[in-house]
This record gives sequence, structure tokens and C-alpha cells, in this order.
Amino acid sequence: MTKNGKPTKRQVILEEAAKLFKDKGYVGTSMRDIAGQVGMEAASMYNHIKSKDEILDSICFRISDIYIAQLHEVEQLPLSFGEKIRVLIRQHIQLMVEDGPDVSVANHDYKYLPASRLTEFTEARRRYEKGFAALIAEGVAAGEFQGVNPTVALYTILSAVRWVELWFKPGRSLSAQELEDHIITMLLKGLERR
Amino acid sequence: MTKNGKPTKRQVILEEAAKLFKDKGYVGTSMRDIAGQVGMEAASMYNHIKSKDEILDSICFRISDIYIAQLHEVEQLPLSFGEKIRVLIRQHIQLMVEDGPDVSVANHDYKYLPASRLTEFTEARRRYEKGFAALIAEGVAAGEFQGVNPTVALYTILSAVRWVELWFKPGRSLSAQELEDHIITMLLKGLERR
DNA sequence: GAAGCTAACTAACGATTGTTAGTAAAAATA
DNA sequence: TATTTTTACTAACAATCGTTAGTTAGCTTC
Repeated sequence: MTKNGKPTKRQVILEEAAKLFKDKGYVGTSMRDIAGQVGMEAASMYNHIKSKDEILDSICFRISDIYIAQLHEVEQLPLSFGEKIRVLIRQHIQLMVEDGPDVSVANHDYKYLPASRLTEFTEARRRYEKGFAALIAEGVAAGEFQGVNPTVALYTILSAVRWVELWFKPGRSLSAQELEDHIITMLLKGLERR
Repeated sequence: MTKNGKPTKRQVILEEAAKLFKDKGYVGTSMRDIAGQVGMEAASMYNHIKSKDEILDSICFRISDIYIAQLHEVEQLPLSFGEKIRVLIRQHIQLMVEDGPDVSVANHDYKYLPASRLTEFTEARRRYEKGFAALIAEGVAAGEFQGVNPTVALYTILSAVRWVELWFKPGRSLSAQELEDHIITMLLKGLERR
């Protein structure tokens, strides 16, 4: 947003592009598709963006920056490991609900980033996962969690929150808040009653 | 395989296509890419397949048929609901490990199926999910499971097994068998110790 | 009001896409 | 061995791709 609250043309392009990338994939979306949604000719968009690659880059790194920042916040909170994991899960779901298309693109189409940026993105994600896994491993060491493999736990959690992007339509019988609660129950307490 | 154990050219094409689709996506993979892997010219492949669409169709429906058949088997087994879910989770992981590229394509690139086949595929998946969710709901009703929303439980489980395709490299510190055990612990018993 | 800048347009580029036509060699069948 | 079928090839097609060039209208700034 600019000062007056009206989004920049660039922002409109990024937003419409993300929606299309989510539905049809990065390669399956043409610059003319995006232009059609924005309401201009494909060539005109080059007054606002450098290339199609740059659109993808912008989306992917905006999301990965948010993830990393959120992790660092949580790491410094005075909470038990279980509570930290809960906060992270809630953050994931909230970002997904608020910024669905962008998160979706960062999750699926990042692989179309040009080589050098791809390794940068992959390393950022690896750092995030390492930090997340460390919280799990510490929770296991502290006896707070079961003796499950931290890597498996990590990816089970990350994948579980990822489906939200694919299936969740807010307000349809389940609010975002309830969704968070149920997913947290599933992941922290498990399906089986005891 | 044919009788003599040597795979048909068609099967080679489908297999190489699936590997490429998994890595670069359906749209990001050209017929010339596939031909290069198979070891022939792109035009020559049309002696064995009808179109690029048909390759995708073949892969997607082979996998969805397997899923549906496996579900029907499990439904008729004399097991508790918890045990049925465990079997389904193991089946998912095993199919993923054995048939990784095809499962990956059926999970991600199905959306590029031509319209009529797409609705057919989507309906097959909906039926599968409905059957799976019913097992969960019955388990909840029987008091075997926690009072978690069956839809949330369903997608949490399906997504959790889906990451296997993305991250699991067999033999790297974790066997397929151990992987199954840990995922099942995560999903059925939860991360937190009690 | 003149000058400069921004943002839109049309037209076109070279490259790549899936696919077809036509042909020749190889394999299978008689 | 003669005939038919299968499978590979080269060449080319129309369409679409991301992007650039050149131009023009409208806005901002002196």
C-alpha cells in the first residue's frame, strides 16, 4: 500500500500473479494471463516489473522472510517447547489464511526460481527447518515430547499445516480459530484417545 | 512388464515422463525433454502414446485406482478403527516409496488433466476421502478416537504422508519401516508425552 | 506553457511448444 | 522369401511464449 491506501500497480500485478500461479502453476501462467487479470497489455507490465522471474522471486522471498522472522520471535519467547510449537503452528495457519496464494506459490513454484536465487531460497528454508527441528529435539531431550524422530515430527507438522492452503475455505462450517485448535490437537495429542 | 520381463517402450516413456513431471512439473516438461530421457526423438514417441495429455492421464488414474482398491480392502478387514487407519497410512507410505514419481504427479499435476477427465479424477479422490473420513468418524463415534473434526484429521493424515514424497530418501539414516512407525506415532499418539 | 517523466499501447522478435506428414529401416508374419 | 506392420527418423506446421522497440497520451514540474 502507498500512503493513500491504494495499492501500487506493481502490487496488483504481484497479487494477481500469485492467484494465477496458485491455480495454474508458474509455467502454466503466461504474462498475458496476468495482464488480463490486471487489466492491461502484457507489454505494459514491464513498466512495473523487470521480468516474470522477478515476480516469482518477489513472492517467494517475501514469504520466506516472514517465516524466518516469526521463527526468531518464537525462539525468544519464555514458553515451554510444546507452547512454542503451538505458536508456530498457529502462525503458519494464519499466514496461510491471510496470504494463501503467496504461501502456495512459495511452497510449490519456488523450484522455478533461477539457479542462484533457488539455492538462496533453499538455504533459507533449510535454516528455518533446522531451527524448528531444534525446538522439537530440545523438547524431546527435556522429556516434554515423545521419543519420535525430530525430522519426522518436523515434516509431519509442516505438511499438516500445508493442506490448509489446499482445502480450507474459511467460514465453511469451521472458523480459522477452530481449525488451528483441531490441527494442534491432532499433532500434539494425536488421533487416538487414551 | 511384458512376458519376458522387459518393459514396453510405452512404459519407459510413462516412467521417464513421471520423473520429469515430478521435478519440473507437467507444463515445465516438454515432449522433447521426455524423448531425450527415453532416447528417441519427440515425434517417435507418438508411435507409443496418443498425446502428452494421455501420459498424464495414464499416470494419474493408475495411482487413483490403486488408492481406491486399497481403501476397499481395508474397509473389509476385521480390525479396530485405529488399526485400519494404521494400515492405510502404511499403504500410503509404501506406495510413495515404491512409486514416488507417479504419486507425486497424481498429487500435483492432476490439475492439468483436460476438463472432463479432471472432474472424473476429482470425484474419485472425493470418494476416497469420503471413505477415509468415514472410518475416522466411526472411530470417534465408537470412542476410540478423540473428538477431533474428522475432516481436519483426514487432511492432516493425508498431508503428513504426502511429505514423504518431498523429503524422504530411503536408507538415509531412516528405513521405510522406521519412517512408517514414526509417522504413525506422531499421528495416532501425538507429539506430546502424557 | 514548455520540458520531462510515467505508463499505457501496438507490433513484432526469436525461441519453444505439441503435434502431424512423409519416409525409410527393421521386425514380425505369411 | 515376400508381405505387412511396427517403429524410428527428419522436417515442418501453427500457436504461444517472454520480452523489446517504438510510439503516444497524460501527468508533473519548472
